[in-house]
Amino acid sequence: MPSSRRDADATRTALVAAARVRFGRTGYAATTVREIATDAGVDPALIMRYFGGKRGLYDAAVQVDLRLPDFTDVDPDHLGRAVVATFLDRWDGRAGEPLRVLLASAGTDADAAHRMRATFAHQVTPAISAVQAHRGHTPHIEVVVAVLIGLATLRYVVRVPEIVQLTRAEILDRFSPALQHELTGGV
Amino acid sequence: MPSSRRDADATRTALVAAARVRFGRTGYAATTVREIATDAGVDPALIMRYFGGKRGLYDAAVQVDLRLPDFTDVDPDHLGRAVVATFLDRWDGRAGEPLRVLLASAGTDADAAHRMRATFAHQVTPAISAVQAHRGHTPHIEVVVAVLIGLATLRYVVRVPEIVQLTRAEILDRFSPALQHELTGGV
DNA sequence: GGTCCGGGTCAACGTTCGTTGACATAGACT
DNA sequence: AGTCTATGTCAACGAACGTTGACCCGGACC
Repeated sequence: MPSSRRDADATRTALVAAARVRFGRTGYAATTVREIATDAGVDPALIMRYFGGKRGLYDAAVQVDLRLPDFTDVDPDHLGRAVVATFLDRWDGRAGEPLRVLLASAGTDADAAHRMRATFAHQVTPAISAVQAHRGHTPHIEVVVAVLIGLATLRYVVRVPEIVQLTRAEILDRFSPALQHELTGGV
Repeated sequence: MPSSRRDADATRTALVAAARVRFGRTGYAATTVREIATDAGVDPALIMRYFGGKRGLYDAAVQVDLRLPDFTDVDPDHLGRAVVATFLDRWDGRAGEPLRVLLASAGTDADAAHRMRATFAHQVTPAISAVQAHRGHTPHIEVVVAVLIGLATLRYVVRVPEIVQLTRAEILDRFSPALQHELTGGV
């Protein structure tokens, strides 16, 4: 059991949490280690001690494991809805903040873009590809991924009011049919 | 006719061009006025003279007028393809660089996100909304916009190799059916 | 050819950044 | 109680940033 007043683990956790908020809001370059340390109620020098520097903290802040399910198990008639539901779960769950950091800074940071590509290649694309070629219909993975990334960009990055205001149920109702059609050719 | 060796207009143009490349690649905060000036072959102080400062140059770099056509004229059976084609025209044409700057920095710059929302509200959404309610089918604008923004994010910001490599014709073939289905309910 | 001015140069400024290293202290152990 | 180590504090550093103001100069005009 760690002590309460001096706790390295708690400090690390507080720094990563504060970093995710700041990096997700203003990106890598425009965020200062002083801001993050102040938010975490901690001295800036501790970022060097525990993460080696600003980059190390950023690396820790964008660690994300999507743990996507196996969509081959899902009833083909509800595939679109299942994919959208899983997508929303990830963005609104524990993985949401690192994902926001990643997508927000992908445009201004080559390393973030690289991580994003790696996430697609190793996690997203394989999960979607598993449902290929159903009833003679071949879905285009690019289109499926585009819909999801577009939704994430509009809702979590650009924050278009009309799309931010949508409830989870409304998103499911509007986006699932399009994905269902693309994935299986049906409605 | 402006002189050749000392030409304020040419200097302004060169600065804006260089700024669009840099801002589009590394965003606002991580880009320095010294880099831009060097790229343009010009003294950094001229940015202050002609644009009032870094922000002024950024403002000039993101000025974009999409001049979207009236989609109500288009044959409903080819609406999806027309929308995608127009979209590609804009991104690969004159408006492409300012659009890239805007989308790339939307995640890290509140002002860029604001401009993006304004562009949607005043240009994109009205153009798409014009084709509402066809043959009893009501399209969801959010889905249409999500597909297009997702495609732009993947191709021009994150630069996923599989999507960057696609030719214009391939993109049209793969994305048009999805939009056609969403817009008119047909194939 | 002398004057004038738009256009361009240059060195320096005050700030703020990430980072460093010397120092303080709380709590566990002997 | 005294010691040791993990943890936290603090002042300061050098570098790089955006910006400024004083200074040049080419060429149009009289």
